[in-house]
Amino acid sequence: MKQETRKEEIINTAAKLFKEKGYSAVTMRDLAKAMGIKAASLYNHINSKQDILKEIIISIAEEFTKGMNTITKSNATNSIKLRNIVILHVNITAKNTNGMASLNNDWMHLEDQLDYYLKLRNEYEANFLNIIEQGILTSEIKQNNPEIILFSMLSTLRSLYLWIPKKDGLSGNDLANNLSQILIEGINT
Amino acid sequence: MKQETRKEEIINTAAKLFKEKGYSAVTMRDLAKAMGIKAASLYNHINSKQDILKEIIISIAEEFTKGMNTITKSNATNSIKLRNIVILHVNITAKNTNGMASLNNDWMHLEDQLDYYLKLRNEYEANFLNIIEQGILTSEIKQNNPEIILFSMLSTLRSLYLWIPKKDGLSGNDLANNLSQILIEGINT
DNA sequence: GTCTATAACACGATAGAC
DNA sequence: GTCTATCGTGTTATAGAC
Repeated sequence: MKQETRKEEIINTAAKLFKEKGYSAVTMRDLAKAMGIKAASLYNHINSKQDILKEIIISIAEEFTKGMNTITKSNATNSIKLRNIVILHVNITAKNTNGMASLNNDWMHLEDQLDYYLKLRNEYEANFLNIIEQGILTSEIKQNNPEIILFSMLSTLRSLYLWIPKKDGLSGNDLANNLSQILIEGINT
Repeated sequence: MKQETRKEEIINTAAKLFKEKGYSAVTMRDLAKAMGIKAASLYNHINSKQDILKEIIISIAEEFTKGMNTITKSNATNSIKLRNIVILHVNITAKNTNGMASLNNDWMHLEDQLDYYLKLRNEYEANFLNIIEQGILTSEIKQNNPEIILFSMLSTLRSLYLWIPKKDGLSGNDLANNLSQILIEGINT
């Protein structure tokens, strides 16, 4: 287990507070208090509040992009690709539920990195949609509006951060299996 | 068509801004600018920023409670009750997409009304879960973890506010039909 | 109903001592 | 690496003129 640096400690504490109240409502004094130090001391480890948000969101966004690229390039059927997307979301979210809250709810407060984030998100959604459309073409998936299927699946997967912490009795594997059944078998032919 | 009072105009403008940046990131000066007046003038129509949030969220929450009570009391099958819940969400969201953003994302910034809001939400979810559980008992719905089904459906329905404005080509009816198919026929036996 | 002016306080961030 | 002190600015909200 890698030793957590002070900077990482600050970022993880910030992510937890951002999840509870959102980026804008959390002050540097709140964050310092949660760390047991004074606000001024934070600036020995981070450059700005904005920098914390950037580190939380961009690292996760790039993780999703990397996972999606692996899935896209694979030779699996479209149904299995969709199942692998479910697993990707469950895994990343289970590893960092707090950070996922910022990614979902506070991305619009990114400054310098906003365009980059939006680019990654748009590409991700386009790849996701493409798999659904291909699945319909090959008759793996029921004839239905592919954008509504995408919307429905993404809504559920993006909300996982709210739900995984409440259900830690359920293993990641069980959750991925249950979700795949509900999200994918429902749309399969 | 009822004439919009100045107060309602402020609340609707605020809801639009809250959707874009969240309650905490929107200042009274932002709101005043969007209304074409000065911040101080707002206080002739509303008591506080907090009051605006309260009016946006509580009115919608009570609308959901009212709709759910009607569905719960009806003699419909559980499948039809679920379909009526989908329709309830589509209708309320289509009528007030901006307000739905505050309900979903800024409820934690409620002060005096926070407990009341949480009570309404918990009762709503309990009723929703009960219908799913009854549906499984009567074999209308596939044997599956009822809480995961609830989570998946609610995630999609709660995200509608993001999606309805982009798809105004689709009528409310078509959307409800498509969503019912994807959300319910997938879980039906 | 809107304005200007301002009170009272919170914010992010920096300087410099230890 | 943390502290105290503080700068400059932004925040909600009020007072009182028009």
